[in-house]
Amino acid sequence: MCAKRDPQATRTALLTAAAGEIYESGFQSASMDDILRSAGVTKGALYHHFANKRDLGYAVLDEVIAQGVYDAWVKPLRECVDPIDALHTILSNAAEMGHLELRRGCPLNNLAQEMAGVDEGFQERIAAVCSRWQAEIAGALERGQAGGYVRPDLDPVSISTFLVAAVQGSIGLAKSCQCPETFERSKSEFCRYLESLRPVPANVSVAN
Amino acid sequence: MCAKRDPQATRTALLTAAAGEIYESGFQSASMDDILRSAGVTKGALYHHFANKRDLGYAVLDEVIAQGVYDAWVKPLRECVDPIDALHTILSNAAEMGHLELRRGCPLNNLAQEMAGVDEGFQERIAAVCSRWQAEIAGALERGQAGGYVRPDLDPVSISTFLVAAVQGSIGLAKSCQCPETFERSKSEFCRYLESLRPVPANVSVAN
Amino acid sequence: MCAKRDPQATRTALLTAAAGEIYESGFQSASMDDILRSAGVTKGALYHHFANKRDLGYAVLDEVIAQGVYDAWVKPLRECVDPIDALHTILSNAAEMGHLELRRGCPLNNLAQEMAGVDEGFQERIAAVCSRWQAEIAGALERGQAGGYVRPDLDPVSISTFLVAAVQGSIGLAKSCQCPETFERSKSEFCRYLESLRPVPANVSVAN
Amino acid sequence: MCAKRDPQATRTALLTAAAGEIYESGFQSASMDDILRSAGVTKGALYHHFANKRDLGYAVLDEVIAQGVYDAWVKPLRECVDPIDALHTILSNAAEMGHLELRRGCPLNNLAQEMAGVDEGFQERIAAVCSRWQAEIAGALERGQAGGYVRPDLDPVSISTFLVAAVQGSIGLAKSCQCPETFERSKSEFCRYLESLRPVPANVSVAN
DNA sequence: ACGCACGGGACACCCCGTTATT
DNA sequence: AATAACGGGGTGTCCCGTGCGT
Repeated sequence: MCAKRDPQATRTALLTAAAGEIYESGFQSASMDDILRSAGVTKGALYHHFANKRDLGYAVLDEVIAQGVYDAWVKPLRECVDPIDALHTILSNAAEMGHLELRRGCPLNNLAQEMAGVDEGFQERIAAVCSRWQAEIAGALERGQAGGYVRPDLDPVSISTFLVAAVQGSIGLAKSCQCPETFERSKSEFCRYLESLRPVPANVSVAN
Repeated sequence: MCAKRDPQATRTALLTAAAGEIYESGFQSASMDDILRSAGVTKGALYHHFANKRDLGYAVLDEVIAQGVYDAWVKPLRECVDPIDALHTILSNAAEMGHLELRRGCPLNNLAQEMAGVDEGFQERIAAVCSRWQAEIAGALERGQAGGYVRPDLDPVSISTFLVAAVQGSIGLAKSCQCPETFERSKSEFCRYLESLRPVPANVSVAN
Repeated sequence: MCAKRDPQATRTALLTAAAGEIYESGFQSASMDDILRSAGVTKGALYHHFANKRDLGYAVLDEVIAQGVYDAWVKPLRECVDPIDALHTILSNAAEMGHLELRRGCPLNNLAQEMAGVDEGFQERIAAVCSRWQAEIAGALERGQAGGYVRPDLDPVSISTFLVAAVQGSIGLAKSCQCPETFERSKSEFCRYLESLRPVPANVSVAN
Repeated sequence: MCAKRDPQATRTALLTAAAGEIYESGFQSASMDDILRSAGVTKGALYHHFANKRDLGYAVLDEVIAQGVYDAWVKPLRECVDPIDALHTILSNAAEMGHLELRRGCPLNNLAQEMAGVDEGFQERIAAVCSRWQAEIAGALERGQAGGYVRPDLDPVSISTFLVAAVQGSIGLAKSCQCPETFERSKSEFCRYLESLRPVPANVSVAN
């Protein structure tokens, strides 16, 4: 009926463009004008939807980046039977992404390392995403313990924290070195560590 | 004695101030004027010692940050007998630092995540530091294997890569969450993993 | 009626101020801040209308200086009957300007000598203005030849090129010497040369 | 005896380098640091020989550029018999240079158009060079009139002024257009004009 | 006669945000 | 909901010149 564009479409275009620029250049170095150009809208439109650059960044984190973590980690873990198998799969998928986005690393970790110490709003949102991420892993591990897929004597919460740290560290290190081999080496030891979380058959002496 | 300041002192003051500002705000957001003010020198002095901001950043990385990694990791590992004991100690020291600098994280990792994908010069320098870091750990592990302190069936290179990733990831995650508990949880599982690298006495059943 | 200024007015103010500053100090030495101050606008306004200093310079050349050449040379020549008379008139007008602007010379020539060898964009624009200028003179001379006002055995194109050179040279030399007499002497010989372009009546002995 | 370099050599190196940089970029845009680098000396040496940038520019004008004018114009004219022949030769030589240095034009004219209206010291020096240049031509023309090589009814001073203007204008226009053909066209008409200065054989009606 | 470390102002340009207007 | 014009501070860097020291 009306010639105007769907307002939501503008917002989405802005979020997508902003996420891309932030991923490429970091939040502080991302230029609003570049985002505008990339989204194909003008200043007025942007400042109608977002109060300022920070708010735009928050929205990118809440609506784009958090969603990415959810898609990659939460859903597979919720649907899985054996959490260790699921983690292997997730890691392999991440490895493929790792090859693709080796240069730019993990969007969440990038933003976290840049902004967590600088802006409280970012820090809180990042912490929330990380908490949920860890909680989902811990929950899956607990279910795994109940189902006999995970060693029952270990603390799921500590493991989940260490896992998140190791994942982000592995991607980050691959970015630092810009070489896939580094990620592969890290991943192979990572997998060995994952295997050590499985329960040991009753009739053998354990050597983890 | 002489009215003129030691030229090296000016350079050092600049490096220190720059390292501080970069640590606080990131490289791209660090302001040259702030560095100047913080170092108590003028533009003329700065651009006499460094051609531009990038060169200053390179020098900070090469001369300040790399040195920090060396002091914290290389020296203890070279002098140690049991590398796993040494890694425990290093990690505990890092944990103390973790409490202090929780908000700002690891200078090397900060710079790496910000600049590795943006500037080739930074990337190469960062990769060099990481390589050396891993190589030192791998060397210590090999010596540990020869001395019977480390399981001989494991690959020291993969372990060293994973270790570096896990360390940077743990510090980074603690920064993301801004809470010491996160680091502690990650560290406890990290220590458990470290212990799993020790050789198993042949005559006892192990349950760590 | 409306509180907001006509956008075109801002652009014009910038062009005028820039033309003045460039005329006074040359392009490279003209200060953007001075232009801003002189135009009474802010940086935001300037960089909204022009991408950078070069673009502003191009616009000054295309829209201000070229117009000046057009007004002083093209229009009188198009409307004239006897081109040599017209050239005499134009030269006298230039001489008057010469007294006024003796110190600063010809805006086109200034920019040409400064920028033609340095920036290709300037060079192309300057060449275009000069070409058109010569072409207009050559056209007028051809019409003059057809009408019997100009010796038919001469090449209008070569004459037009030499004329443009001599005009710019005369103004330039007057600027070099900063004395009106120099321009007058050059002009008197210039006029003698112009007269030599007229056809010679067949039945009289000439001694000009 | 002493290890130190000949002081005069440093001065000459500075003058040469400065002349080159000024020719390339203009006086105001020439960078002292570039001159220093090009000459292979340091600031201290420069400011020992010259009080400041202006003084260096004056020296370049007085000792390098004026010399060039002298070599190209004064000497040939002093030694000639027929001044019009000599001017033809000089013009042809300039044409050859014109092809070589088409992009950068005439060093004297460049400096004149840039600085005559801006700095009095430059203006006076430029005026002096131009005056002497004109005077030498006028002198040669007078001798030519005495020797019967030049029409006696013309004013040597006006001609010399117009000649200098036309020469600088022709080189300048060629620089503006960056094409050798422009210079050739201007030169051909210039030569025709020169020929018109020769006395006419007694037994024919004159048509100049 | 010359070298090095430095002082400090100016420069072009970019940046985020606002306002009047439709 | 969206636009164009604009405000004005901050950015890295270049620049000419100085002064101590040899």
